[in-house]
Amino acid sequence: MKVTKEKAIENRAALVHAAGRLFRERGIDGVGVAEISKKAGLTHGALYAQFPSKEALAAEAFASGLRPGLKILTANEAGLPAGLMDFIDHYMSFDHRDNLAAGCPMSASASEVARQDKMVGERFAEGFEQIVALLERGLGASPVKADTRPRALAMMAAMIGGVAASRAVAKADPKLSNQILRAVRQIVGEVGGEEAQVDGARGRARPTRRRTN
Amino acid sequence: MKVTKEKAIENRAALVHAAGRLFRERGIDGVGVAEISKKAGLTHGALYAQFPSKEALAAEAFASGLRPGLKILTANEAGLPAGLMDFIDHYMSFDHRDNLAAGCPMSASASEVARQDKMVGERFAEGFEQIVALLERGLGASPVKADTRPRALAMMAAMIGGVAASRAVAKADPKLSNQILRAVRQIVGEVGGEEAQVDGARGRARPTRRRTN
DNA sequence: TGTACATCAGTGAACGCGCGTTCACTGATGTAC
DNA sequence: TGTACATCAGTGAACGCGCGTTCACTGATGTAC
Repeated sequence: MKVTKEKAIENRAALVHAAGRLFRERGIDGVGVAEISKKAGLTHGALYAQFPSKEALAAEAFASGLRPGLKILTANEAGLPAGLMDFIDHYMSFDHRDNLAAGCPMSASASEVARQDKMVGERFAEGFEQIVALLERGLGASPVKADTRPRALAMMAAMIGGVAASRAVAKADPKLSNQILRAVRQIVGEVGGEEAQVDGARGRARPTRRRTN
Repeated sequence: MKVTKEKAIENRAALVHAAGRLFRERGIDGVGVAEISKKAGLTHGALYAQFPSKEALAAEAFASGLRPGLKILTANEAGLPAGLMDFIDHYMSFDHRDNLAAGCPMSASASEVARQDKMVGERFAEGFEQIVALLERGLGASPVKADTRPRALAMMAAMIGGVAASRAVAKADPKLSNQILRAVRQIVGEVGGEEAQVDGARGRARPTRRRTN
């Protein structure tokens, strides 16, 4: 049966939301269209009325899942690199590691994206570039101003790899999992210009922050 | 029909080899036991004579795929951190990004491992710990000696994430893919104690090396 | 405002296909005598 | 060394199952008059 235009838009959003959470939790190839549709309160036929393929849904779910992270980085526009350090703390938190479904799709699907059809890779590239651009802005406002782009790129790569590795070893070696998270947060923070270097050469960007982990 | 003991051992090795290459190229969930067996010149029944399950094969293939990387790090025992910088150069090379099948299983399957049954995660944790321990040894021999473990952990996480991200964007944005690879190699090299820092504070560990990318 | 009807979001059966695993069987190997 | 036979790596048919996608159909929505 037909449905109001608003309800159709709601249903589409529900599909994207459910798909995003399930894809992050169990992988894009690990979840079927039937389960996604069911979680969104629909049948798989409705999914194909809204999206031409599972791939298209995956691409939209991926882009949608990046928005919360972008929000953290843009939230206090004025206060960069404050937003930058907030972002690092969130990204490398135990919460983020343990809550796949609500987390960053880049760390959740890092190694899977290269195997997906091209739409998902395109959304990954756009999102990665957007976040790195914001990190660069944050770095530009810190005392060490050289090499901002390579540093921003390496910071993001380290955080993606850190969360993915931390999750990979979480069941087998929880202690190692915690160590990875803390180490990446510390070193990425230093590369980002925060905290004194071991040799004392780097300046401090801002007052000490509470460390939550 | 039965087969000589040596032939059976060869066949087992062929299964592990084929499985490793296919799993890295297309993901553990992306390849079936039929294809693996065929590539090893056997039927799937033979696979189940050698391994109790696909999971067990995946775990052994994962551990086996880590050996070449460990070899690079242990090759010139005397010359650490020379082996360390060789390792970074190999790991962050275009070759490694473009040759999934022969590459490191950690970057090939980073985000998938958390979703596999426990045996694969155990092999990941062991391999990660082994490599990090070797990186620590390399760092201990460099001029900057503090914080070796967090630095080793962060370096490995950055390389895994860097290669995974570089592959994820390779088709959609090849320029960005190259940038990620180079940036991670540069920054990880600096964290590893090589190359002058932007602010000139860090010492050099050894003479300039040819950069291949 | 009231009526007629085209639209199209959503339903659910059906499609062909590949998945991991089991199992009765084969037949060369390798051991016991 | 020669013979009898237990072993067990490897074969291939069969299992139940879930996959992504298609399609004829439904029926409330929303528009044309």
